[in-house]
Amino acid sequence: MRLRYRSIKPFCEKTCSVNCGLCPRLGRVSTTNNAGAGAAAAGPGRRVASAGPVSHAIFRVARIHKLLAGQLLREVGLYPGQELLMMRLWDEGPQRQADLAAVLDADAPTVTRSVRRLERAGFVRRSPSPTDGRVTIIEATPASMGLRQAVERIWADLERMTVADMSESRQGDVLQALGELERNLATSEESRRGDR
Amino acid sequence: MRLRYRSIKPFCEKTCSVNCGLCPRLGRVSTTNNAGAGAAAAGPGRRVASAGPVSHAIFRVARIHKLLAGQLLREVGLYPGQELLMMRLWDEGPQRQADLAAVLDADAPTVTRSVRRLERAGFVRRSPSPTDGRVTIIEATPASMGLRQAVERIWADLERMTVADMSESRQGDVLQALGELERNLATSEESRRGDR
DNA sequence: TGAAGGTACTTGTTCGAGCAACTAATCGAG
DNA sequence: CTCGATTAGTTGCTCGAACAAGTACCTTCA
Repeated sequence: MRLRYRSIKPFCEKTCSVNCGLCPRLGRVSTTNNAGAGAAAAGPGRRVASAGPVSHAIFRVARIHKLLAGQLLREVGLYPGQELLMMRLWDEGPQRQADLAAVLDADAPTVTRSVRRLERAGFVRRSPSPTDGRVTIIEATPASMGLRQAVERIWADLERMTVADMSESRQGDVLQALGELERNLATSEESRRGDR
Repeated sequence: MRLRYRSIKPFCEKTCSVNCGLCPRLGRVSTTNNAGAGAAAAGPGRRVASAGPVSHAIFRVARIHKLLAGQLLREVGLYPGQELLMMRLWDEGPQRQADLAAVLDADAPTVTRSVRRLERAGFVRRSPSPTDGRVTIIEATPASMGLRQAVERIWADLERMTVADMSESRQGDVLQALGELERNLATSEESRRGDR
């Protein structure tokens, strides 16, 4: 890299070993496919990023999905994940916090905190179980019912964005693929749980 | 619910309106498919959770995938997401922090913090650009090279868990499905970005 | 009956992620 | 040359998520 005189704008003659900010920016393309596409185009072997195409794809889908969910839910004052908990309470009624955690497959500290925050927001109520001193019953408050329709609409919107103009049978294909991935991953997760 | 006398164990005669902890626990099954399966079995309409089967499936796949990634990466002292940043530096060499953020499609505060943490761990080095007073160059340290092989192995393991015994062509199907989802979501995300 | 094992929830801690707001440096039009 | 617009990075803040550890309550078994 050789800088030109100060009287004209400095530029980098060719790609230097440091991305000085002046080199032609081959890596500056900001499409979401870039990491994957770059990896695919980069030739074999040398690129760590070429490992795990399915994992990369999962990561990218999950990221944008959650980003969109976050933006939609923000309009009604919820964070991603909170709506799943509320949905469960709306659909199934009051239940033990531990059951909630089990069904959501979330860890207990996370549920404790999430419930507390929703309680503070007035959307859930906590009460001790009448029969077991360890147990807390969680229920959706009347105030949260106003949220229910909004959350329904938001999830419908999110689903529409997700499947876009896929045919019904294509959606079925996609669901099947995701189901297989989930089964594979769940199997691994369960055997690792045994190892611990 | 009617409790029995104290001299014998109290039980709940039938499912009461509060999950008191004694009722037959129909919702207590803790398989990861429960939310989806329950929703499918629950009949139409009344369940918020029946909305968005693809979104639910994405959420579940992403959750376990990230959980597994987290456990594997933890063995080498990294958090999920950090390895993607390191991969990028290993593969592409030193670069501007803003380029890193663009390529990872991460927001700048997240990258700032992640880089700082990796710097503290000795895995990256930050230096000012020689030509632009705003720019910080990020590079992988020699110390991080010891990590590279471990991360490669971890991602290979993760991918193996993810695809399990799927045939090559089935993997291609899955990648195609994920690619479509990503395109749909990215399209929505980009048009929302224009709205803001 | 009492001890051991198990369950429910909480607290501590770290992280990535998103959005808002801010400061400093650079760019480009007038 | 000036100044408004844009870019780069940082700080503030909230959240879910994971793992570790702790306390209190319940169940089982000798």
